[in-house]
Amino acid sequence: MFETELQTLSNRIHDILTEHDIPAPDRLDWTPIPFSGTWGVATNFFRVAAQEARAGKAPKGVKVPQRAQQIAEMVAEALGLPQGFQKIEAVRGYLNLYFDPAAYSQRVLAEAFAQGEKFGALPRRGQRVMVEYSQPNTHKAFHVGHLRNVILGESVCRILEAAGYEVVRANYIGDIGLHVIKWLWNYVNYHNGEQPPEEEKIRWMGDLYAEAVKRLEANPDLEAEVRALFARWDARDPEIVALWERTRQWSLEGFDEVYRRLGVHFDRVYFESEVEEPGKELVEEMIAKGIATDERPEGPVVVHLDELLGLEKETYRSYVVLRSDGTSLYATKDLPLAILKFQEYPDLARSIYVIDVRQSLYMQQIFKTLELMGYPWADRLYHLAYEVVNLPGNVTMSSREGTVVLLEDLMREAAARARAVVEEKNPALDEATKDAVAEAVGMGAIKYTMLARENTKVVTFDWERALDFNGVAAPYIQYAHVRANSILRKAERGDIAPAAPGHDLHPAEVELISQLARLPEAVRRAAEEFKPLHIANQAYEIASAFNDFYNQCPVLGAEEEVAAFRLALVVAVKNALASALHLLGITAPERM
RNA sequence: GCCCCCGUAGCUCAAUGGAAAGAGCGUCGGACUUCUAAUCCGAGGGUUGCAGGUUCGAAUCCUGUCGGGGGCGCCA
Repeated sequence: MFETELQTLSNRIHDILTEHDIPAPDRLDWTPIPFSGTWGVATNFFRVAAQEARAGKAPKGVKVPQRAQQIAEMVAEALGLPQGFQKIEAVRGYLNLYFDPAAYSQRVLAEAFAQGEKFGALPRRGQRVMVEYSQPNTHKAFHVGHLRNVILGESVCRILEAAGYEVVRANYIGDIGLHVIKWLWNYVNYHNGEQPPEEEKIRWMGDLYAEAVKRLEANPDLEAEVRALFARWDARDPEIVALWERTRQWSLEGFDEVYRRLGVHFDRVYFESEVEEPGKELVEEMIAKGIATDERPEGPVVVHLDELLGLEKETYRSYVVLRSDGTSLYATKDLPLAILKFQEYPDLARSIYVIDVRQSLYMQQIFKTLELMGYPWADRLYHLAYEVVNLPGNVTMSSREGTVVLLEDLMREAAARARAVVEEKNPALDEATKDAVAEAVGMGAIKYTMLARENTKVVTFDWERALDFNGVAAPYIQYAHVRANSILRKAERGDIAPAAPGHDLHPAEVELISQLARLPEAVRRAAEEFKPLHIANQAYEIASAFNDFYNQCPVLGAEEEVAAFRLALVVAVKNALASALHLLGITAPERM
């Protein structure tokens, strides 16, 4: 938020160091002073001192930390007290600059007022990125294992938007493939003519799939029937196509309901079925170009990447792009899909795939192949890998095994538990509001637990933990938002505006403003690293600082000038929390 | 056999290579005639798996090792 000031300071320090014949670094790193209740920025001179020592220019017998302190003191002296700062000090090799409370608190509040519920957003970049996420399979269950993908993907989209990108949200639905054929086989033979129950479409579709797998495992001879059915699909037998269209629609309707509740929408929905034929043509082209090796009829069509690249060591290995019987695989369809995306959106700065980490090698194979085929945008493809959600005891959620917690069950339970808490905490609310709060709190709790951790860490799903509304969790942040809103509602004033404080700021106020000012940096980092975690952390810090402020600093009861300042601060907090929650895909309720 | 990820308080997790490794949960003890106590305050809890190395400085980077998880030609 204070980039220009810091740049000016950096330049002046650079000049001071040069004047003293000390090697100056290209740039200085500024960090917040890491002590609670303080408000300022810090940099240090350890690197400078070390470099000076290496150059043999350091005073004899002076150790690096000691020298860093000397330099810090010298710089502090030469710098004096810069405009807009209250205090400057050199401590243990660090140069600490404390903000002038009046000037900077007003600045932070003004920013929060100007940006409103987009507080923390960065300037537009004029770049477009595509994020592909969710990728559900029709004719299968939609379970908690799939939830992390949707929640992460949506949050990353919102964060990228806040970081100034234009985002194309893409979904890629697996509406064809062996699993669909197995489902159809089961349906035709054992459930012909049946229809899914209106409220339980996804569950019913998933059950039929698990049943199909079971039947085939019990009697492997039946696989021949499935292969025959796949051949009919391949020949586009009208009867099969009609059945496929009708049944896949049931899944799609179920997905729509899930996305509605999760608050997710897509700009472009791709289907595997639409890239299957282009994929087969592409495979022919790859064979012709010598990129793919046709080992049919004995074997499949293979891309031997390490051989093509002349790599001795196993790196990309080989993968199959087409089955020996000519039917398609994932790879058959992923290659043309990547091409299609850039045909439709040639200006994509990045094409991001939110896909679980187990497919890392596979994704690298796809990207490398496209590079070999000469597509200039191949280096803009990015696999955003995240770890899976397991059940306790390291049980993988699998629709084949039936070891799943269904999304609809989790969402129902979350809302029910949240509803019970609302009833207990705030019985005076009307029924409709209670329902809305329960939905916001229940869904928020689930989303927060999934986002507030490294993408690379496994989530072990646990009912109690996923639906714990206490501590570091969404309801804590939502509650802070509600409290802020409550103060503003009771203030009944239309004249709230950011102003310089006329009083000595309370340490809780300093800490709160300091945390508010860090939100833009959290957005920048979260966007750069594709990590909603940074937003989740900062949202908690702001909420925590606000709760402390709430307990220590009366707003409505304070004398007029103090009240005016604090009301503006409360507005800023409300905006910041609403913004951060939005970036996490979590609803910020007005009451709860 | 090769490759990737994870090991931090009893548990679940944080911590741009930087100041004393922080939260929550759980345990114990406090705070509602005061803007919503879904809150706050206090106490207790650590050789960051282990061993080397790089660095002024390592939970963080490198090497090795142990433990856990995952991936590696016709699943998705």
